[in-house]
Amino acid sequence: MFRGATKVTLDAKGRMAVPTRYRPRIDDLCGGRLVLTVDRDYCLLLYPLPEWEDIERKLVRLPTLNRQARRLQRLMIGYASEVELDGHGRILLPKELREFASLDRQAILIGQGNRFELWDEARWNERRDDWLSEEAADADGLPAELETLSF
Amino acid sequence: MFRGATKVTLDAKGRMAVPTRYRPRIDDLCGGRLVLTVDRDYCLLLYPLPEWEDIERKLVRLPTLNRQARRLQRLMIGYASEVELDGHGRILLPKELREFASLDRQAILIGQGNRFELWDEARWNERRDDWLSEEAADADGLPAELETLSF
DNA sequence: CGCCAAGTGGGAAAAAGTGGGAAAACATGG
DNA sequence: CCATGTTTTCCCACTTTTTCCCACTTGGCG
Repeated sequence: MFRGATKVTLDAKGRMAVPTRYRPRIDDLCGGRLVLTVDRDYCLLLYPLPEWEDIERKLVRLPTLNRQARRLQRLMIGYASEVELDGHGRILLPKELREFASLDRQAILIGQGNRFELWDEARWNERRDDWLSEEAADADGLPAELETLSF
Repeated sequence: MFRGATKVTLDAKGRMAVPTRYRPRIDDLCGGRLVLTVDRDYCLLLYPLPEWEDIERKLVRLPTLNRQARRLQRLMIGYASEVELDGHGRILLPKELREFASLDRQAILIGQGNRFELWDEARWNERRDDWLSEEAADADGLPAELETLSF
């Protein structure tokens, strides 16, 4: 399981150092081969290659005539790029994806189980605060699974 | 069961000494391996690793397309960091989490059964007083679970 | 009053992160 | 098809951060 938030900085060439604590796991899962694609919240998703391949298989099997399925395929497969760790554990983020997610210098890498999310730091902080206040507001319209959840 | 409130101070490197009375219990439960994450009230939650893993399992089973479930996953798993007691029974609080909870020096550690809460001391005092006055105000609009509760 | 345990601070070595230069690959235009 | 200019990739060197360990302070108790 990947978890935790780490601030990262992109250099002038658009490279990002993967935090060391994740590297052994990544090496293990995919030998440093990762796939980067877009998310509807204007962040990037980062998968170990085999994980991505599973998802891709699911995506291509979706009904071709369904508009939403088609949209999802276009975006996720269309933007998917394979990236590889360099000698210093960095990945090079393709310019198209950096632009999509408005990444320039300060970013934040969020572990999400089988994948990571990569956000522009300022955007992440805004969205996070939105979520926290919304959550407080509609706490009584919860689906059954959440209503009974206890931490 | 963890109980009680303890004032703690963070040093310049962001380390916090875990009060000694909790240490035997913590060693026992998780060999000093703890997980720290965020709460919607801008404080931090501290779990013994196995406790956290239970919660994480519940979280990942939530429906992926539900917006609130997604939010909860992003925040809780996204910020969850494993920390370990050092030779002096201290834990190092990741910078991202210290910033989230506005922790700099004076903090307060609250035992909450299977977990702890960690608050900036000033914020804790404010919120505590808020709760006390709110409680007085809406005492007659209680949900069923609280309506029948007897101390 | 002194001792012991817990808490706090900080220094130094090691590791990680960052920036940049040079070589190679690629693309462009003549 | 070759020459030139640009982008990409690889590698090296420097800087910052993290980690580990030691020493001092504080406070409680005999």
